[in-house]
Amino acid sequence: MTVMTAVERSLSLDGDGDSTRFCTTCAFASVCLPHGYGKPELAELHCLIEHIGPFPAATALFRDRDNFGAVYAVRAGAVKTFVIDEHGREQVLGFFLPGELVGLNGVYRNRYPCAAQTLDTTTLCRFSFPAIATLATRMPALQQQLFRLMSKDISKASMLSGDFSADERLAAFLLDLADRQAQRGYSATHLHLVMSRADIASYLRLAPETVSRVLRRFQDDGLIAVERREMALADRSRLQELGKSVLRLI
Amino acid sequence: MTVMTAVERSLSLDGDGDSTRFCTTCAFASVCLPHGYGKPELAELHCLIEHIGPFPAATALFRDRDNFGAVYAVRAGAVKTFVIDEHGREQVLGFFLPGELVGLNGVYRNRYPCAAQTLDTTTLCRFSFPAIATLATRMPALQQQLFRLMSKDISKASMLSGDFSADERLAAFLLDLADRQAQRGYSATHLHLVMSRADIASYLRLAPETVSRVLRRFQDDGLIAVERREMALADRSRLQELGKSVLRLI
DNA sequence: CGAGATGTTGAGACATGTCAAAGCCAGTGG
DNA sequence: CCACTGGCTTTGACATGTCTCAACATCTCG
Repeated sequence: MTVMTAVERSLSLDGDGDSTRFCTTCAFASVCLPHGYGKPELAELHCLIEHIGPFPAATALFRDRDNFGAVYAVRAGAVKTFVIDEHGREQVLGFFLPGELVGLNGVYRNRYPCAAQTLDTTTLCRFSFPAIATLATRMPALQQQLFRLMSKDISKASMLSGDFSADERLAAFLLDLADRQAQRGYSATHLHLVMSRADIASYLRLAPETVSRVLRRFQDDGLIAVERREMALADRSRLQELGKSVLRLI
Repeated sequence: MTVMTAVERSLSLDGDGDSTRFCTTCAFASVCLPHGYGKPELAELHCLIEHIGPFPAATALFRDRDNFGAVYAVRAGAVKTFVIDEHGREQVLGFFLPGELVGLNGVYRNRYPCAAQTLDTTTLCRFSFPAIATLATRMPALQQQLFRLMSKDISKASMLSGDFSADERLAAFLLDLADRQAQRGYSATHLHLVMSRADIASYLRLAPETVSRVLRRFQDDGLIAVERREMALADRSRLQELGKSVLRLI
């Protein structure tokens, strides 16, 4: 596992068209793009963004209990957050795909309550939180968006806290993943799992063996077609039926 | 179960000293009291607060999927939030004691993703969210406090999503409750459980029978002394040892 | 091609859930 | 004051979903 150095973090300018293409799917899109276009605040917002990466898989963005300073929007690749319990076992708290924002839970204590690590080659936007909070006092739309994103994370975090069966958890997980891919314009039925079975299991609070077995059974029952990390959702409606109790909270 | 009417909700003025005494323990204390004292913004903040209640136990503050309009600070009594799953069973998402803020998770979709209900005779402060968000653009300390509170709820929500044993969950629950009481100046070792065993069980994702059995065993092992809804924490350090993996996320 | 990580499959163990019944307390009405 | 009712809580016996452990299969990458 490598760690970002201050040098790697340094602002890497990115003025090409690809940047705006990414931005349309970013968590701040509604703030950056339609609203403030032309406003001086927009310039400020773009100013305080550092484009960082690409980083190889298993790069630490921040560690558990690091001082909180910034939130990260994934541009390409994927990130997981996790804590290590006292037995040294990893508990995955979340997966973050392009357009999603990592690190908001660090605001509370001014420390990240978890670690974050890339799952794949990943590029990101880094937003200094003090800077963006200051800007938010002058940009109500930005403040509103920050409130919404944090509020969403509250609901999302309580999603998996229910006493759900392995089947319910897995069905909901796959559908959620597919929907998030679809939001960025990718297929809603075919999905590439960037994370290992162990990561999925840890996230869903299951044993890796259970994940394996349930996926097997889903495949035998014609719900999905899976081969290693490539998967097709064959029967979305039955999956939806299975996962609905979990999904209602998202 | 009774429901608040618009009339009951109407602003009930409360200018006495008791109000400020409450305010010192409120989630917005740091904003209302030390900072802006004397500022016109403070007057505005106090202006947009409605003091409502007291309501009897089992009064609905809001229902699942109601339009989101306000957050509520508990002044006295207690509140639980919950959802009803498709089998009609209640899943408790959180308990809120005096000084704590209910409803922040409604921001995201402009709808409450859960219902909220009093557990006891309860009085509250009602903050219109649009109003307070607008004010927050002019009061950075208020904005910061809202960010912190939401961020805290994210961590708190992921606390119970781990795969913890019944013992770990219960130990952490009791300590958390005691600490929250202690923050408001009450005893950190003696606590009155405002919620039923079934509520505790639902919150911890256990069967009520399991809660009963674990409490029994805790008592036999000299960790606590419990009689109905009154409880004394007899051995905090051993409880802490038991609950530490859960508590580290709070 | 071999080594190590990752994923799969099987057998048995265990924590917690479920079902059923009894105990206990608070409030009600005679 | 007592008996009665109805909710909550406790206790016991049993069922079961998931975990653990262990072996094996498969892929990745040097």
